[in-house]
Amino acid sequence: MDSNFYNQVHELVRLVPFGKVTTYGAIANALGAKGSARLVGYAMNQSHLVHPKVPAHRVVNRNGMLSGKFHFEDSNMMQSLLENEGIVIIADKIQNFKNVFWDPLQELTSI
DNA sequence: ACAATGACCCAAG
DNA sequence: TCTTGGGCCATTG
Repeated sequence: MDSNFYNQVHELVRLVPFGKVTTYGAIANALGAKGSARLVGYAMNQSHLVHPKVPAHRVVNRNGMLSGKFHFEDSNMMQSLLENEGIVIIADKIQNFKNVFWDPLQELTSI
């Protein structure tokens, strides 16, 4: 969309490397919209409408829980995609979350 | 311009 | 550890 905020969220999510995940709050923080984690989630709702497509399955909440899996075409697709990247998920929660967590701030400071 | 929405986060019980 | 309630703020109708 024209909205800068959504666009920034989408671009940032696209930067998430294979086999890694990030959180809504981390994205919001990286964009300077610190308390607006909800807006990140809201932006993800539009993620399937933008191009190129956004790897929304690599974005979870701060607990590592697949909170957005019901927004996919199939409820089990999000978990399948993550498992395909080597991420272990049990009871909709990412195991060893710290190990697979990717902080978007690292990418921003890298620029 | 106002009210409602939400793929979140934090604190308290 | 799990559940509840309030706050947050851009987007949408």
